[in-house]
Amino acid sequence: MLQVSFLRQNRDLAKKKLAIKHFAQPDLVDTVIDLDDERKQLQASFDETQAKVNSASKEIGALMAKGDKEKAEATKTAVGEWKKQLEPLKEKMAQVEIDLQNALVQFPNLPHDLVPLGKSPEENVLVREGGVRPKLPAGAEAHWDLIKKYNLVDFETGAKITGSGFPLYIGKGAKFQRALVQYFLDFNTAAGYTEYLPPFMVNAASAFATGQLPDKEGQMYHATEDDFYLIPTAEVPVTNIFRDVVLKEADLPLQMTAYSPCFRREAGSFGKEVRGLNRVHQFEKVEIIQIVHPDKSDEVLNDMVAHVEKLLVSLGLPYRILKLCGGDMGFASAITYDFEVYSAAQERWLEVSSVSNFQAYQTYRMKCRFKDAAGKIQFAHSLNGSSLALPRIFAAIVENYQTESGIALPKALQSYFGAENLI
RNA sequence: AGAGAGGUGUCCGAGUGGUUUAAGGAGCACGCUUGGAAAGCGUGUAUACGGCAACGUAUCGGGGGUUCGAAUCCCUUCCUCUCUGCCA
Repeated sequence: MLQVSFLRQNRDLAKKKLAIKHFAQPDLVDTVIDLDDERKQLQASFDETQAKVNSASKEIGALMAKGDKEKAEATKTAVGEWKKQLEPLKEKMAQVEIDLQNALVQFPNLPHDLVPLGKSPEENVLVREGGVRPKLPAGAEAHWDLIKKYNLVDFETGAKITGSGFPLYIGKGAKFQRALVQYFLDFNTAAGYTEYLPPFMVNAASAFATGQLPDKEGQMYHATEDDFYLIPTAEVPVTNIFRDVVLKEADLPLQMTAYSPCFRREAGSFGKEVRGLNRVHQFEKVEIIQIVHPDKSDEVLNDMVAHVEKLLVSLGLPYRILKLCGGDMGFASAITYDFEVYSAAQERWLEVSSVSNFQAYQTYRMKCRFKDAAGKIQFAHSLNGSSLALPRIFAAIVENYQTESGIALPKALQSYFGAENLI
């Protein structure tokens, strides 16, 4: 959520930056400031009257103690009059506050200065490419054929148990998932991240804080009986650890990592793009999250990008890093780098990680603050990234490491899997 | 799921309708004292909104109500603990 005070002081800049994100209603900036003016005015007159009521009430207490009933009664009448004035003010103020809130939540985060212009994924900027594309054996297959051939994942039975997009991992496929999770978590904790295992369902307040609600309600599974949401990413529960918290400056940076299954309803895509493990409703992911001093978030974003890159390099997969353009970025993000690995058999790039700096967009929404050296309260910055999303890594390894007789494994994973080859 | 007890400041904890402007204690910070430390003494120690400021307003888990006045009374909801039940 954007801060009104910021919009007030940077009206034109805000509009300019919203345009980079292709935000359709720049005039909403003016609406918000007008509503805030109205709120201030209402509060001033409300406070003034309420102050009179409070001091008169105290007086009544003193008069009663003295036994001056007559004067006490007279004061009561006066207070009654003021309270009548208060009623409509209170109602109006509540309405203005709701209107203001409803307007504010519509703003996406403003893009960082480094964000390139552009509308669609084609306009994302290639930062760098790494790794080597493997020479596949003749008759190389895509992962959806390989997992069938070697009985690693059974989509049909998953669909029978639940529905389409809920894969059932079997035997070595299941063990391989476990090995990946374990490896990613160890890799992250070795870099200083603290491991968490969070709840996989969250309440509405948490979903609001990280920006899933109110707009993206349809993308989450909702357990209506208890009003809980299945998490679309561990970012939601883990970032919410620090909702309504005032930290000490010395606590920063906070570095967290968490494994969780992720649940996404994501309606809308068809065909080859969603085949096999490319897009599913339930998948596993290991996430990294940081809460940092606002002066440090640019630097930390680079650290996180370097961290994920190192992890990909250790898996020996061909990858590229993209800086997302304004039109392709997420709602809450100020700047995002996407990681893609090359699927040799599908001959296309698969997104496996997305690392973003949210600056104060989430922390303002969830009131995550810290007290600086001067004793002033400031909003922290939050960042997160996947490290890594499993299904597409699974797919990429299966495809890129296929041999004539089976599937090999990156060195880093062999001890975790307990064998030199997957098959 | 049933019955009961609770939720107060950074922490512990008092407070059952009106000088509570939330007692008292601990912790922390600063100062005094000291050769240095401890002890002692003093001062300070929540957040949000409005205001140049003085200050005002709100907040005792959340929401609503009664009252001139609510931490305190009523309703509702969430959470924690104990016992019982069920359960991996």
